[in-house]
Amino acid sequence: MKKLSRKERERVIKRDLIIDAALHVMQSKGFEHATMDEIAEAAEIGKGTLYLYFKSKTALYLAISERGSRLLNDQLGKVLLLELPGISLIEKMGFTYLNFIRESPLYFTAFNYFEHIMNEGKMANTPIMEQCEGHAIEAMTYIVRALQIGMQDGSIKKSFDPKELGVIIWGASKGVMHMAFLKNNANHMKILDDIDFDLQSLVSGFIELLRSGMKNDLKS
Amino acid sequence: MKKLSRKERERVIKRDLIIDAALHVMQSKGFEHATMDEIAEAAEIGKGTLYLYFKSKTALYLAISERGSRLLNDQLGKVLLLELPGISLIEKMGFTYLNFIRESPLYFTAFNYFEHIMNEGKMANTPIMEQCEGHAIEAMTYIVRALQIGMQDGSIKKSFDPKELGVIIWGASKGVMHMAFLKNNANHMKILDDIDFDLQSLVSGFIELLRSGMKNDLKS
DNA sequence: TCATAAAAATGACTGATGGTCAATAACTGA
DNA sequence: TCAGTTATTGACCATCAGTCATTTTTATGA
Repeated sequence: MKKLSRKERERVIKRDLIIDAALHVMQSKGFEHATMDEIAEAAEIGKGTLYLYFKSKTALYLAISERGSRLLNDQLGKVLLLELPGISLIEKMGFTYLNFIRESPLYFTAFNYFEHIMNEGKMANTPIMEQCEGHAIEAMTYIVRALQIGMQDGSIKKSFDPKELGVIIWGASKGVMHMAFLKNNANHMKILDDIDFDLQSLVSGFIELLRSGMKNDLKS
Repeated sequence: MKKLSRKERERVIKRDLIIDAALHVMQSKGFEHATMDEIAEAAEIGKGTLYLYFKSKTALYLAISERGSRLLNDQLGKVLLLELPGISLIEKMGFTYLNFIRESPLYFTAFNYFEHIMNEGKMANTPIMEQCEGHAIEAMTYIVRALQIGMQDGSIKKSFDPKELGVIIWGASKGVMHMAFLKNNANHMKILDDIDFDLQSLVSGFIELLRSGMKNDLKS
């Protein structure tokens, strides 16, 4: 029993090292220009071995996305523990997301890839895909919790259904963060170059919009 | 002169037919699972000819995206002609976007692909890419115009910078529409299946959020 | 310690596909 | 009709994801 456990631990560690290597290769070669041969070489293993750990290139990408959303969720989860009005929790989550993207743009690229292949229907019902979906549900739940807290403490008006509002905020946030990401990373996208703004103010503006959109009007 | 013009017209028509064929293949095979051989066969031309019209598969995808955003922009442009308060223009644009996605999900997939490859930096400075960027700027400008109109007529508060708010709304809209798209298309994405909502109400909710977030408070 | 079996690792190989180009067909104007 | 120009073609090439027969390493037990 102990022996098996040790093997399994070693396997997990090695798996993680492979993901590290993959990220490293992608950093220099670009996300989808990285080849499995290069990744195997970077991880100092044979190509066949790589396929023992990840059944396909897509599965490897998903594993990266999985790790990324796990890291992000850890941070989002901690925000929920703070003693703050719901609306401030939403705000903090927004900036947490922004900082994550700034520090780990590669993971953000992986997120997008995850959604892209989910669209295509590939990898449906595989364990790694289930994990990724689980993380997505978790992130979504954090937002809904914050909304519920806000509706309790009066900082967010109750006219919205929290779950539907959660989907809206989740989607809208990703879209805005994507803009911020483009502004930060792509040297293309002239439209964003022309407009002078920084990420912080973009996200601040977005959150301000949400804040006043969700604000309890205190009328009656 | 006349002859050259006729040739060019024929070329444009043929190019359009190829795009039609490509869309047809993608409809059945999935967006990126469509091969250039299949597309050539569907267009009833040789593979080499296909490459005379589109320098790469990516260029072909971009051409699809270009056509899609041109069609969408036509509709958005018409909204701006309506005699309505700015806030209502924004609302109409939102539903225009939603309907477009519902009717032409393939173009929406192409939009996403366009952004994806813009990220990767491929195709930078090619004519087709410039065109796509031009369309993006145009769409963005429609939003900013509507915001400016709203600030003039008092339906939108003036505390935001219209351009920055434009980027925010543009990004947020795309994110929310993407959620709607996932809900509508993917039979995966359990999280969205669990939550009971329809596209109309999701987008309505989003617009309601924007509306009250941007509303002129009429205080002073 | 050695022998044997089981498990892990490997990289040469295959198939699929994006992209090229020399050869061919079609067209044009005299 | 014919020379020259332009358009079209599909056989061919290079790349890369994914496979599998073989080799290497590890575990077991006498």
